Amino acid sequence: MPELPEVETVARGLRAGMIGQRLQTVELGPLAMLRPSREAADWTRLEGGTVTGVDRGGKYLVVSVRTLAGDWQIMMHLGMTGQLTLRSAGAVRPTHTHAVFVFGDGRELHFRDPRRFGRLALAPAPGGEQAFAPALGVPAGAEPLTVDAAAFVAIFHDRQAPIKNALMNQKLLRGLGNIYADESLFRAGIDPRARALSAPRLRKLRRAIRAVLREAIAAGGSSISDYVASDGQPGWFHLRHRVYGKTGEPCQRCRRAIRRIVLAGRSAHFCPHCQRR
DNA sequence: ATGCTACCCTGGCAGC
DNA sequence: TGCTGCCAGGGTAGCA
Repeated sequence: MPELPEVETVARGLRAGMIGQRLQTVELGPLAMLRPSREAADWTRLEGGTVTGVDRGGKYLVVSVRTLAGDWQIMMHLGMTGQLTLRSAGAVRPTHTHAVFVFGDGRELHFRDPRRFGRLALAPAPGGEQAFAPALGVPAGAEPLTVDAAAFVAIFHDRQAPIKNALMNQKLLRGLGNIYADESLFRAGIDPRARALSAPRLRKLRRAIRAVLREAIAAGGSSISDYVASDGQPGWFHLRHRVYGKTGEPCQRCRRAIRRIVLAGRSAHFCPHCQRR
């Protein structure tokens, strides 16, 4: 499922192929998950515009488009099963393709999402220091790869919720989902149910998160269900998972069985021996 | 303010 | 072989 490393991989792939391209037509299927609604936003005003940027904020992908009438941002969220792929002109459109953006050179950006948990949103680009259109609700949480240690500790040290719940709260930190929260907590030796962590443990957790995310980006992400990069290729970081999806298997560090519990309505995988409250 | 649960949705799989 | 029912979970609405 797409979390920060997967969205970053997609953004890097699209950046090379899309920046400078002229956006010729926008084709939206009947089930495109649009925000604002189809009636409220006019997507045709993007036609004729030029792609000026492809960026990532948390789990959102942000495509900037410059038109004669102004600057716009398309916010794309892949939900659980979303795919954004760059195809050649007239390529087959597989089932669950909800939107196609056709470029001047004939290539097409396909948005496919079988489970329809994803979102496509359109808003005027904000000016000044605001990076992403605030109206579309990219959560204001810190970016895990750039937040400094003091800020990270300040965000989490007074939290009473279990640390894993807090890590996945996009208003606090944006980009971590179930996989990378579990993997980071394992590497930091912290039980997902731990609360009110000390500053030293939080600093260790921040380092673990950075290491896990960097390795995952280098691996092109984790392909658990439907995830593929913009060229259609899967990532391989799932081969490096140490706890996620490993229920009952021996811990790589102590050989005791990995446990699965439910936290925040999600599976949490951890080693009860290596990870402490 | 904070945290919990239910819901959305489909494909894959176990079990009969 | 084919059917049924369950499970996965990101984000959010609604509730305590």
